[in-house]
Amino acid sequence: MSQGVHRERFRFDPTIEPRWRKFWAEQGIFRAGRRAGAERRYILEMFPYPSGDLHVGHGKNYFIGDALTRYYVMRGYDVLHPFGWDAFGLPAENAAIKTGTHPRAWTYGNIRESKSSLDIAGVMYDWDREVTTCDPDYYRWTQWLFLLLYRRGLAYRATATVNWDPVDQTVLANEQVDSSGRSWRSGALVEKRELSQWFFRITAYAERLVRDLDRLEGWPEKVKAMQRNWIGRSEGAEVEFAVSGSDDRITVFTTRPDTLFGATFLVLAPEHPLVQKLLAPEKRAAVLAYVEQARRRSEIDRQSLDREKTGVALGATCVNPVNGAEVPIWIADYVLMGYGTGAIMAVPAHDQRDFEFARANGLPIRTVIVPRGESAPPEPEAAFAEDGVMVGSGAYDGQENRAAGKAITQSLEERGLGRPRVTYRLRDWLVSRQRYWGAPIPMLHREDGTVVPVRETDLPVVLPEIEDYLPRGKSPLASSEEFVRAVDPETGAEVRRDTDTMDTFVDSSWYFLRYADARNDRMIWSSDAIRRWMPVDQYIGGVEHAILHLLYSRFITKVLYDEGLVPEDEPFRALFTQGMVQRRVTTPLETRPEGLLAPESLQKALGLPADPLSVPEMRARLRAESHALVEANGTWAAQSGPITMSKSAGNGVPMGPFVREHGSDVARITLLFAAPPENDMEWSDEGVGGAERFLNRIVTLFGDDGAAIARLREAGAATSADLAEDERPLHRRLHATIKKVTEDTEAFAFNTAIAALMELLNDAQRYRANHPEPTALSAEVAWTMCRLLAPFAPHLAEELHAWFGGAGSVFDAGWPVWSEQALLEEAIEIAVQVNGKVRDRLVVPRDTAEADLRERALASEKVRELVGDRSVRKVIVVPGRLVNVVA
RNA sequence: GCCGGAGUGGCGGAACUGGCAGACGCGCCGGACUCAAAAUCCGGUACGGGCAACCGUGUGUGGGUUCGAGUCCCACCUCCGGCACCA
Repeated sequence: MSQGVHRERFRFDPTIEPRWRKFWAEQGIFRAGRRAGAERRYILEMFPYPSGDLHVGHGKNYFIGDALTRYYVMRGYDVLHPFGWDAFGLPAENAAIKTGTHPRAWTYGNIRESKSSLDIAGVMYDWDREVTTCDPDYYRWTQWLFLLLYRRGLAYRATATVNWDPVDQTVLANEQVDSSGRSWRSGALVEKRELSQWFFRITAYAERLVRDLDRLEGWPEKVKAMQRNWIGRSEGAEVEFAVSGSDDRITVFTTRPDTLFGATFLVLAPEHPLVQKLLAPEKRAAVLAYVEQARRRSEIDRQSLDREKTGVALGATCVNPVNGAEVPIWIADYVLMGYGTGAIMAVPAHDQRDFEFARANGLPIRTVIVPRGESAPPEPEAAFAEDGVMVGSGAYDGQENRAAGKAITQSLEERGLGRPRVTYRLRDWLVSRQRYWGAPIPMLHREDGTVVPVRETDLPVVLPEIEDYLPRGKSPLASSEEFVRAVDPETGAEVRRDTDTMDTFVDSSWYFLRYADARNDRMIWSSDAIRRWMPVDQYIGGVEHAILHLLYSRFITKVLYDEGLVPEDEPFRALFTQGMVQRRVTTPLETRPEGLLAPESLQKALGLPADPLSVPEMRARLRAESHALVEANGTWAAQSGPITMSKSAGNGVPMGPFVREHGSDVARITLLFAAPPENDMEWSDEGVGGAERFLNRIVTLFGDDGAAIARLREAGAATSADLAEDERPLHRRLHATIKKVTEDTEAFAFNTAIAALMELLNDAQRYRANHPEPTALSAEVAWTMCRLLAPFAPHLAEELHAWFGGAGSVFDAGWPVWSEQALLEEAIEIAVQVNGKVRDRLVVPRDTAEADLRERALASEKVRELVGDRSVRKVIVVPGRLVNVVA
């Protein structure tokens, strides 16, 4: 039997995988605390909502964390890599409404299913620390946290205009409404409602939240920028205007106190509390009509940019504190009650919005800043918003405007009419939800309208069993009289429980802390445990949480820090945002004699006609909807662009069947090799084939040499001194690969780490063509490769490790170390350039001196030929790289 | 409008602090094995020209710095993401 035929027996066989998973679990290799004395590393992927079946898109996220975990385990760290479930939320409730299953049963069923998917995928976690947010042992502490915030004055109840999702029938936080005014979950246009709700005072932490972003060096710039945008810090001043003929004062916020002399009117938001008081009797009807109209107008309308600016005068005036000028007060809906003070001073000459409003309403425009060296603004038909020199501003004339602004603010402050002020766009976090499947808010309402917290010893406030989950604009919990009736812990009187539940983002804003001590039933966690594990060294998740979850988690962590419960005030030292896995959706078209017909679902989705279309027509229509018309063996189909894999799009490749057919290792290599992990990637069957070939080639190369490799390995590693001349390149490649894989893995460059392993494999395969029998060098390559492979193809690595006679697990075998000496290959190739273009190459010893290189380059026939009779003006020598001859 | 990021072969993508552009893989082309196919193996593959060795061009566009630019500087274009009547 020839070698070649023999080798063909060996192929990568996915059925070996379950055995190794069992082995890892039994050995407890991924249990935190296994190396109690070692340096710790906390690696965490964002926990998911348990939606049941996992697809390979989820897989990518978990494989990244798994690869990192395995790498650090091999490096000898004590690694915490836990998992849990963000298990409260609307899908469970909606399923209950639809099918009658209890949300609890539905959720735990999904958790079981998801967990088994993860197990099949071979992703290893420390399951001893699993958390489930809908478990009373967990939400008890979510409620405890609510009480903590309440005690610190950070949870309060207020009546405010809030976002109402008409589809999910609940209120939403600002972060949960996108810029086009739609709910993050349901996609419905939100409405405004005046409601009394619970808020968390995140604005009290606005300054720290924005300032501390600078300390987060391990975070992507992009995410930090998004948080900065969201918090919207803006420096300026408050200025007080006295209302003429009254004791009232209107406080405005401005970022441009330098333009105060140019303020020709004031504008209040229609909801401003002084509106009712200040309006002149003869204006009453017009003003109230306008207020009513503004109230009705949807958020979208109100924010659309090119709308004509509307407003009405109140009929009152006030006094400009710097020049005593009497200026009229207007209301307009371009001024928002929720930002600053809900009132502005309008400076039409220097603010485009005020300019438009002034033009539309015939109000005066007064220039107070001009470009240096000019006497008027350059553009008479627009506001001049740039910096310049003060004019028409009394004592400040001639000054540079920024300096003048500071001086004006200071002078106002001395007179008690203004002060520097920082404003934030960020609003307080609305946490009440009128839904069933969430943590009940642990507060009690007294008859007199005051509230009292549930006693800590009475936690958890357990979700009651109810009959009807249908949202009716009021929490379903209210239907349980048994739940609602409670006793006042202070007076013993009868009180009513709050019937709202908490936003699920509250549940997820602290789960990473609970992992430190997940089974503690006496306190939220012990101080030893939290000190051992926090902060998270590496957090991994989707960029869609850049603001929502990540901002809330930072806030809660800071509160807990202030309370002395966590050792650091930032939860995540480094953040990695992975890209999504996408897949095109192909929908077959029906071929009719008259042309092609799309199925009804597609007609609806793309707005196609119900009648058949000709091929060119169909192509054009599809193209307009970013679809392609494709044809295969006479059948036509519409193909979408790449769409992120999801349950709703129905384009997920389920993990279970894939892993059964190809194995977890193939899935890993496919996902990690295809592109840098931060990029979105398109899933393709060709990629799967490439991954499978790679693993098969490894098996084929080493397949039947296990015993020989084990023997040679024990005899010791190959050192440069023992190597034959033709072995040096492979030896060097081996050490270069160790270095590359090590550095790339730490930098999340898994694609290039795997590419380096492929290069090593290619070289090893070529080497074998000349050395059919295993050698000391090939044994070293095999042994090293199996360990370098372990983070990315752990099952195969473990199998190889056993074949090569390794004891125990490959994850306890240590990470390979490269030798700098081996990297210094003695013969190197030097490029020879003439005028910057490569014209020749020299093979020289590594330590060839500069002068030698220069001489040899000039001696090159090619160079002499190209230089001809010109004189050599300059020769640049970069040792180890190239020589450039300038002629 | 403001902020952040990205433009490299047919495709995904490589390229350390300025130093041989296109690693690795996919796809495609050719060959070996096979009755044949699949699988596997070997070779080729930026573009244009030439039988060829070779020559020319080439990293979104236009300039610049430099012996040398995908990489640095200036001005633009396009795409993606966030914020946006936020005073």
